Amino acid sequence: MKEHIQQLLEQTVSRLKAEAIIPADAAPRVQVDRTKDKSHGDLATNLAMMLAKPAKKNPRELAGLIIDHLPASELVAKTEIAGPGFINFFLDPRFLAKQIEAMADSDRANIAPVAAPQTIVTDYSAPNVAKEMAVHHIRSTVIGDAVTRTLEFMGHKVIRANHIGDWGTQFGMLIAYLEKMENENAADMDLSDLEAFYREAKKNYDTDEAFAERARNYVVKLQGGDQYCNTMWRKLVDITMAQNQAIYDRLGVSLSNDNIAGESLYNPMLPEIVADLTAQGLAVEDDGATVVFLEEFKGKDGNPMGVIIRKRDGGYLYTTTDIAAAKYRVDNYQADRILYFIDSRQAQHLQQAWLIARKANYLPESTTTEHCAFGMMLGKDGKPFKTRSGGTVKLADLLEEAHQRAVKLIGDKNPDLQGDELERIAHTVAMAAVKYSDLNKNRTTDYVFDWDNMLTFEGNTAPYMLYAYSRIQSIFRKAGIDAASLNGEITLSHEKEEALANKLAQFNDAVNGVANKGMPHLMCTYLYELAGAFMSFYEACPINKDGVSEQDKASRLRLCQATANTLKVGLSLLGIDVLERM
RNA sequence: GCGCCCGUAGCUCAGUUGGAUAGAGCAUCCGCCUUCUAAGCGGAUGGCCGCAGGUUCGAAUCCUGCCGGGCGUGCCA
Repeated sequence: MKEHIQQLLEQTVSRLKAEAIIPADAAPRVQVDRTKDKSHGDLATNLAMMLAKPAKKNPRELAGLIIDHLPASELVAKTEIAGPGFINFFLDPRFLAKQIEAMADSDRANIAPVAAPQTIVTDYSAPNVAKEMAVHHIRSTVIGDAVTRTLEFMGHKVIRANHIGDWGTQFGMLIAYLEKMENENAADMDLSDLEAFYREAKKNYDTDEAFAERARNYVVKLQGGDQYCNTMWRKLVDITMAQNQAIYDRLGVSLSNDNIAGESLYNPMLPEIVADLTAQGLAVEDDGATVVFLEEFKGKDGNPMGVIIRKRDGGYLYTTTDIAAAKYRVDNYQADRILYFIDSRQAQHLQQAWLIARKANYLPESTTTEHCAFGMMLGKDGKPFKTRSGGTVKLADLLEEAHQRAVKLIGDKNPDLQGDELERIAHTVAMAAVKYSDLNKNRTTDYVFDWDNMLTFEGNTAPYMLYAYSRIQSIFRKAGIDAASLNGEITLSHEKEEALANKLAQFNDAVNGVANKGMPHLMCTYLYELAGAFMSFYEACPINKDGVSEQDKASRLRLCQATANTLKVGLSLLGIDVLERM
C-alpha cells in the first residue's frame, strides 16, 4: 500500500519535472509514512516540503500542484493538504477489506516469499562446552532463533551456525579431570552439574601440580590429534550438547546437533590462514607473535592497532577463528549475509576480524556481515547479574521457575484445567513469556534482569497475545463453525473494525523489519498492537450475541480469522506456539 | 588517552529514513464481569527526551562541546 502511493508520487515527480515546476535535477527520496492520527488519513508524505525550496514555491502551494498531477488510483479515496504542507492520503476501505480477506484465507497471513532468495548464515546461541547455559545465553539464542525463523519464512536459505566454545587450552584441564572422575567412579559417572564439574577441574588445576602437568600435556596431545584425548574431548562435547539440546527443545529453539559449528571446526584452517595473511603481507612477526596492523584502529600510542592472530607460543586466538569462520561461510555456503548474534562488547573484535577477512579477500563485497548486538544482563544493583552466592543463574532453573509460576496461575484462573492439559498449557505460556520478555527489548546497552518482570503474565507479554488468540478460538467454538470454512465478505463499518483492519495490513512491514534489521522486537511491538486492537474490537463489536445481523457476524468472524492467522504466524516467527484455549 | 555504545514517566522499555499533540507495560487512583474467557476493556495521574549550542519550515532523532554511565583497547574467549 505504502509502495503503491510511493509509485504514484514517483510518477508525479516526473510529471512535475516535465512541466518544469520543479528542477529537472531534483532527486527527492519519496517518503510515505503511516499517520499516527486518523484525522490525518492513512498515509502521508512530506514531499511538498522537501521540494519547496528547489521549486521556489511555498510548501502548501506545491502540495496542491502535486495533488493535481497525481495519477488516478482506485486505492485512494481522498487527498488533503494539512499543516505546513503534508499531503494526507485516505485509502478506500473496500480495498483494505479485500486485503484482510486475503489474509484470512492464507495460512501465511498473505505474506509472499521473496522473489530473490539469499543465502544467509545466522550465528547464534554459542554456549560453552563443560558449562551449563546461564540466563544470559537466552539473549543470543532466542533473538537469533526468531530472526532465523523469519528469514526462513520469507523464503531465504538460512544456515544456522551454533558457534559453540569447544576448543581452547581449558580442555586439557577438563580432560584430565574427566579422566580422574572416570577412574574414581568407574562406570557410574554423573555429569549433570557441569558448573560443579568445571569448578572442580579448575580447583584441581590450581592446587595439584601433577594434575596441572597432565592437563598441559593433554592440551598438546589434543591439538596434535591424539586418539585418547580426542575421545575424551568428544565425550565432553556430547554430554554438554545433550543437556543444551534439552533446553533448546524445552524452549522451542530450532537448533539441533546438525547446526553445531564450533570453534574446533575452524581450528584446522588456522595455520594456513596465518600463513596466507603473512604471505599477503597483511600479517607480520612482532615480538614473537604474528600480528595484523590495522590503520583503521588506533592503539594506545596512537599508532595502528596490532591484532594478534598467533601467539608467541604458537596458539591462536578467537580473532583468527572468526576470520576462519567468515572465510568458511563464504567458501562453503556462498553466504550473501552473515548475521552475528553476539553481545555488544565484541563489536570491536568483530569489526577487526571482518576487516582482516575483507583485506585478505576472504569476504567479498557482495557478502555483508552484521553484528546484531545486545547488551549484557545486569542485576537490579546495576552490576553484572549474579546469584546471591555469586554464581550465575542457570537457564534451566529460570525455565523451571517460569513453568511453576504458570501452573499456579493457570490453576487459579481456570480450575477446570488439570493434569496433562494443565501442564501442556503451562509449558506454552511459560516458555512464551520468558522468550517474549527477552525478544521485546531492543537494548544494545545493558539491561536489567528481574525475575518478576520476566515471569509476569500481564500487560505487554506473550500470554496477552496467546489470550487474544484463544479468545478468537473460543468465539469460533461458540459460533459452532470451523474457521477454515469461512468465506464471507468483510465490511468495515465500526471504528474498531477499521482500526483492527489497519493494524492487520501492517503485518508485512513487521516481517520485513525483522528480516532487514535483525530486530525481533519490531514483531513484538506489532503483535502487541495487533492483539490490543483485537481486544478493543472484541469489547466493542459483539459477534455471538443477540441483535447482531448475519452480515455483521459474517464480516466480524472473518476479521477474527485474519487476526488469528496473523497472530499465529507472527508468534511462530518469534518461536512461540499458540493455544486453542487457556 | 583513543574507540564503540548509551542517557526518554517512580521502575522496565518503545519511539521507523528528521515530521504533525513524545508512547506502552508495571506501580498508583477511578470505572466496567445476571460472562462471545476480567491473563481483559475504558479513563486519570505521571516528561527540562542528561545539559548547552548549531543545522532545518520542523530535532528525542542529525552536527559540535560538556556532564554522567557501560564496554573495548597485543598474547582469555
